[in-house]
Amino acid sequence: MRPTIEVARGLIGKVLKHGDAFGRIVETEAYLSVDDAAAHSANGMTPRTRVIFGPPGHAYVYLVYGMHYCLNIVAEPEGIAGCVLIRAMEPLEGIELETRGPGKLTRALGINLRHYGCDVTRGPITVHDSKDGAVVEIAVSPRIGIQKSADLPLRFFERGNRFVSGPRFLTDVTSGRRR
DNA sequence: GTAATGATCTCT
DNA sequence: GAGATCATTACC
Repeated sequence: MRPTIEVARGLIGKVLKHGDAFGRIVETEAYLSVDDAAAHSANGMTPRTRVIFGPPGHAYVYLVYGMHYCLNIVAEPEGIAGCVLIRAMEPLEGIELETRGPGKLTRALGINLRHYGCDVTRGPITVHDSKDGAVVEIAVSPRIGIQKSADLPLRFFERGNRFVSGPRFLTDVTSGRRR
């Protein structure tokens, strides 16, 4: 089984919270344990990637391009790599900055390397079910900003939500109409 | 030790 | 389309 994909899908619509700030996750990407050259864990365990091989529900935070932090949640059982990048969320409360895009999201929530490895069921970063049981329509597309394994359809987002970074509709190849 | 490489964002 | 900016990694 590949829980990572299920987790990536399942996180859409969930509430992500840090301190008094929280929002609704609207965009995620899955990074798999096998056949995924884009995953940081693709070349085995290193000091940075060790948490990805640990138990699920923990935060994998790293610095990209020397200036932005990205937040991931470990998805697979201990011993197996697999995590989900949180790319964007819809602000609900306590958010003063934009949350559209992984770098902006971590900045808005105040997430940095200190949160590396923290347990998402205990805090300070936590994930909750949304109160309103609104059913969301989830669309899939290739991931954004990667060079390797760029074709894999592992990006999940709430269709049409304006806080999604990048395309928030799918475009029909033949008709050119957006879906 | 040294050098190459980014799962981004902002500005031009 | 380019630059900012630095932790991490691979390779000497």
